[in-house]
Amino acid sequence: MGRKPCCEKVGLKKGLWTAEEDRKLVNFMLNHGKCCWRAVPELAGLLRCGKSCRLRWTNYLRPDLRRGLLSDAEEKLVIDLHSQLGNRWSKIASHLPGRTDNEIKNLWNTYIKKKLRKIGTDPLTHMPIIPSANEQTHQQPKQQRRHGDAWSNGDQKAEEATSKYCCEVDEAPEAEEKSAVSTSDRAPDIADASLSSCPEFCTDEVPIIQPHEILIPCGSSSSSSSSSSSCSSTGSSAKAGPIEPASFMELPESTYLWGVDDLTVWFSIHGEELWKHDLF
DNA sequence: AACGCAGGCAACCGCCAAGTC
DNA sequence: AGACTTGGCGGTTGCCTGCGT
Repeated sequence: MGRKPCCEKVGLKKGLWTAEEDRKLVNFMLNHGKCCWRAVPELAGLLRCGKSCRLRWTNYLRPDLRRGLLSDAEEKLVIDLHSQLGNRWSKIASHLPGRTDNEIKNLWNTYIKKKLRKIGTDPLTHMPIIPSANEQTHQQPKQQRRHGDAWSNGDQKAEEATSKYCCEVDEAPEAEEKSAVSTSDRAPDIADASLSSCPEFCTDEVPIIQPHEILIPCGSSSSSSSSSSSCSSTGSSAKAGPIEPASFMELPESTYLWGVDDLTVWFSIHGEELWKHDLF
């Protein structure tokens, strides 16, 4: 039926976003909130299509984003969810507060998939790899044609590792994984309790965390696992005891783009939550 | 030091589903 | 009921960076 493009492509900027563009978008979003994405570029003074703005906001500028490596618990959660849901990245991401589908998709394709292969697990089926059947006959999926990622170069190393671990696929890799992954910049283990302390955890029922929700304190960082969703969702229950600043809120990475005015606006929007919970 | 290559990640593309008129 | 719009999703691409030679 001839679909119209989402926007007039002529004259629109593409490619990486500049700091100035980011700032304009952040400023607009903080002042006006989420509205019709089609109108955002014009209103924000950007030469981008609305779709591009939406992606930039949701994947990079959103205040509630957490960035950096996945924690072990998050990683396990991703693997577990992927085994249940497949490549439904948005669904998977919805169970990891502060993580985006794009981020998880990238992490899966670059890191986790490789790691699974390394420990002798087929990232597609989540079944143990039978080396004899795979080493010689494994056909490279079409997506591997560019870099090959885990299936080519890294895969060769992975196969070597696989030969070490294939006999103890279930348990052995743990220690090895620890060394393979930088532990210095780990995010808090927010997903721990999602699995361990929430036996009723259901992948289709976990609400997507809202920006204002993550501001609600949930006690010490060690128990922050279930905090983001369960704690915050209760709202009134957020009247927590004394907390350490880092345990209840982190300004998004994008705040480097925010001027004083922007931060003022942001606090005018979200600060109320902080006041509510005696955080100031 | 220079070069080439592979990996990582941000962003784009095209399709789909839901909503609106 | 069907055309159209909009937002969202998953796959793919292209650029940048770090590492090995």
